[in-house]
Amino acid sequence: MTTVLIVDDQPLQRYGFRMLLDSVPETEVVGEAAHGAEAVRKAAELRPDVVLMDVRMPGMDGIEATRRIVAAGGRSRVLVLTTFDLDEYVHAALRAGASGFLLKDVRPEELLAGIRAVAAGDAVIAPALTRRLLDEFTRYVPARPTGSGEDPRLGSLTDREREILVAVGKGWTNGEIATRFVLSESTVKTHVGRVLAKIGARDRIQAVIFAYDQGLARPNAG
Amino acid sequence: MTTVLIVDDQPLQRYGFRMLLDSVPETEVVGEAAHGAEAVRKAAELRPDVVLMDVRMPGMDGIEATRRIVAAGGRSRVLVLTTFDLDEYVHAALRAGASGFLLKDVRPEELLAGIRAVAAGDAVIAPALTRRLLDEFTRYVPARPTGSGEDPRLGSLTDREREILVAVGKGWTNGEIATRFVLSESTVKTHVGRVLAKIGARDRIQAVIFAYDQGLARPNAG
DNA sequence: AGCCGGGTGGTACCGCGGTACCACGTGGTC
DNA sequence: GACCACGTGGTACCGCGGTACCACCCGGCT
Repeated sequence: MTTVLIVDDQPLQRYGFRMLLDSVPETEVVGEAAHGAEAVRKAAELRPDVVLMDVRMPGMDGIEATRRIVAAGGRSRVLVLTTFDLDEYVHAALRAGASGFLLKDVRPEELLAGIRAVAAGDAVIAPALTRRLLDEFTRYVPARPTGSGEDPRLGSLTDREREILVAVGKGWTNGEIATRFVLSESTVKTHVGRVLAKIGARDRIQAVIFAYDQGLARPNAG
Repeated sequence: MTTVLIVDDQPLQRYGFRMLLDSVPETEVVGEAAHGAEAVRKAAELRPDVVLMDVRMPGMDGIEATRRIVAAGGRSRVLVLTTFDLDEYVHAALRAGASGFLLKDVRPEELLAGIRAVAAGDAVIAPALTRRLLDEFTRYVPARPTGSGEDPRLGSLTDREREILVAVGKGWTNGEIATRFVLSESTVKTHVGRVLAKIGARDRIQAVIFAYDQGLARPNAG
């Protein structure tokens, strides 16, 4: 049984979704919300498997609500729905941590399939959007270094050194790392020094770049 | 009516696909191929709307065949199918120009929906793969440069300061920037200092991170 | 002429970052 | 017991990075 929270500012739209989801045994609508703030509150309270999220809403929009629900760390997955297939919406939603993005003209069985996929931890994108997304993907994502997958230099790092590298990638100073990891600054320096030597970076700045290259650090995180 | 070319080295697999596609009125199987070379030849000859392409085949594999069919410039769309959801396959197929990537355990109606979408010029990705793809997407694709997406702090930078920020994002030292831009190191310091002040970064490391966030710097670029 | 933004350049100072080298404890492995 | 990898910690030194402050030139605007 998949529990669903419906978020949309239009009562009629919510009614439609509820009718559809109530018509099949596998989903159960556990709540509704009319705007972002209510969605965030109810998501925390009801802990639904899936949040069906509209983008355009008065007050806090669906993107921001998605961001907060995902940031809250629960296991709720957010499936964003919109009438308009604007690239900005798609990008923003995905960056906010949405597990899926569908257009409201989706056919009922496809919406149910989407909810099923999202509940299972997968992700869905409306076919009409996927094309543009893939174009950007092939344009920006570097070709997979065939075979190895990740830089061999990463493998030579110990667990601790890896943690240190991530911290360096966040832009933290040695002092900050020492404080957060409860270490002396000398120890941090020792670790950082070894990391630099192992990955062949001359200073922490190139270590930051290396961390981004390897996906250890990522934009808009931390 | 959507015309389809089935490509798979296993006759039984081709038979299964043909049965399914023949059972609905909207698709028509116009040909079959058992390996890559035959697929390329028949695609050119039959000009099908959609090519259903297996990845693993003796001789020329599905990826290379996809690349050639797409490169040939016809209007055929390639929908890649495989039993194994290896990231390498997905990347390679998408780079080769495939319009879709599905797993062979897909349900019949979803395969038909996929063929329909691909024939319409859209794209489809198996939900199980979409999650990983989106992770890479948000990691690598810079935030949408157009319009509201970009940080207002960027706008306050002069052209020269922007160049300097990009250089800092590459991990260059002040001395290196001075050399490459044919400036004195003092001047570089002045510029960097102003950049840091404007974007609110305490040191060049956070400037690097800012540059990555804004898409001014990119992994594996220059 | 006067003013101002942008680019260029200098001097001086200080602190963090990076390196070299060493030390100690612990938990495995031989 | 001996050895090693790993994590932790210290001292000492030096240079790059960042800041504060100032100076000059140029082009555009008033």
